[in-house]
Amino acid sequence: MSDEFQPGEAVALALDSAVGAALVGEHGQTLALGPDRAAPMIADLERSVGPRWVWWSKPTAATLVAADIRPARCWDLDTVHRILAGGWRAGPGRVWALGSGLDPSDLPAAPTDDLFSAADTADSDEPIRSDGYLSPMWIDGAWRADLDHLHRWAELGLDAYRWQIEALTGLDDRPHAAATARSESAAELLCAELELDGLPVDVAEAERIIASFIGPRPADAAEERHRAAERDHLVLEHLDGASDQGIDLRNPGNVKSLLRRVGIEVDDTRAWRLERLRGEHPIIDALLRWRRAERIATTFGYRWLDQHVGVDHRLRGTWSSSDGAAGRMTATAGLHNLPAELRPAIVAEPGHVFIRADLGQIEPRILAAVSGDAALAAATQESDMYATVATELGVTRDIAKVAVLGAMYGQTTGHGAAALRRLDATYPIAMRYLTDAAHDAEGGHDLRTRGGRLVRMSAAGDLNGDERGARSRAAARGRYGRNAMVQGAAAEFFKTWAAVVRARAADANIVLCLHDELLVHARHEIGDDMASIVTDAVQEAAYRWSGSDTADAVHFVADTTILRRWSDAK
DNA sequence: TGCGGCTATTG
DNA sequence: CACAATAGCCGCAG
Repeated sequence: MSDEFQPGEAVALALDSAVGAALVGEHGQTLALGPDRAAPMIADLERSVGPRWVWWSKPTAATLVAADIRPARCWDLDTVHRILAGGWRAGPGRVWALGSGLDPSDLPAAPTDDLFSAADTADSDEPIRSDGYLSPMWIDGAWRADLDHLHRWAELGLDAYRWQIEALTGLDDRPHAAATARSESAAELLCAELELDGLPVDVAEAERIIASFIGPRPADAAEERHRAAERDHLVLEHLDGASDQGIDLRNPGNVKSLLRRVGIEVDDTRAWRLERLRGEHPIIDALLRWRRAERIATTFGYRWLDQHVGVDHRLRGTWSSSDGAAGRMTATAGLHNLPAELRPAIVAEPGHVFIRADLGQIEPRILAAVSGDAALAAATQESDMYATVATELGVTRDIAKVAVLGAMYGQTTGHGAAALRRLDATYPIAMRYLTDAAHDAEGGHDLRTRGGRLVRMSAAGDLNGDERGARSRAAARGRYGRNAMVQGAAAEFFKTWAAVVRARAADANIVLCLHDELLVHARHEIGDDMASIVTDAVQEAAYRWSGSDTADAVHFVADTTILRRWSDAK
């Protein structure tokens, strides 16, 4: 056996900035490093060996990234656990329980601060309890007591890694599950980088935009309230008399009665409904304008700017690589729902450009791939596959698009319903794939995406508490499950793409991931090269995500542009 | 204080 | 206005 780490081998890593680092290779090689030597040695190993670093969760990745180490390959146990077990909950205790075949609902409770728990300290050096669960004290932080504990923690991580590999390769009909685990781990590492790097913001421009909605920055809370009252008045002045006292525009019930006073009756006061009533009374227009200003004031105003944009003019939020139903990336701080009006404030730094690229019609292309429908796959060969589908169905492009989207969302009414029957006849395999998923989900059966992520239906039924009755809840589960198979696989494709871009575009940084869109920040001189890399990465992602057979049959496209300002996109 | 309802924004 | 998400404010229950 060699006394060196081997290229590409799994090396479990436990890190603590005060204690140091412990490394355990899958062939038995170990290394213990004090706090001063840890970062340089890890950086050196990354260069000379390039292992697949195995760690428990994102904080370890974040520690490396903060030390300016950005590994090429990793394995994030929490992230892989979420693929295997579904949902969002993870952590060493659950990772370990799953690997040991223990019931996660009997997970031992986290240690409390009460005095009586001190009795447990007797066996604090033993990470595995007699019942097989991981010790809560270890999970809570005993693992970072010293280098010996760190070493043990890394060993346990390596055990968990082996169990996860075994579990992934044992999944029936999911040959890409291990590849999914690697790209999803890379995405989690990317999340740590996104959190550190942030998104470049032109703060002066952002303040100009905000001011255009709600005026200049108020000096104090009193002025802020005064400004809000002034905005309220612009709506309330449309009412006759002085009886506008006590009307709260933020209260939908009050808004309804306000509208009733001018002779307008509505079930709810959503903007799209009021939009059609603009001509009825000038107060509608005033109210809709008030809503936009209120939105900026409360969610995307000066407070948002101060809270989430650093002194270095970077917008930062918390990133998750697989939150929610089917494993899409999520972000806080408005990074995923920034209003279009604020996008002119997202500007590359001096001497830099953005490479902005989005995957075209990703979900129907994904449907063609995961279902194996040859007719739908043929349509993906065109850059605008909806046009091809429209020709096949004998309908307009708009109707074809609505029908395909409706099929993936589970729509049963409206204009898409008629075209849906033609979809069934033309793309029976794809449609059957969707109805099978919907049927399984309605019955409360768990699903697994193409890449192997478990979509739990047992837990999902309770999410839709607003829908009354068992039948509508089952139907909601069906729509949820049907869509999760497509949206989830699309998320896996996107993260594979992002991971390839991250690996190939070493001199640039991904600064935003937006479901089907990437924003890369690069020095101006290398913009063209990076744009080529981003575009070419789509084809590499297709092969990595699906294997050569599917990648040859289904075509994926990206629209890539170089720009200085996000809003310069077409 | 926590939670569901309503509303807004985005893909 | 179907699928997904974050986030604010309001009313209401505890």
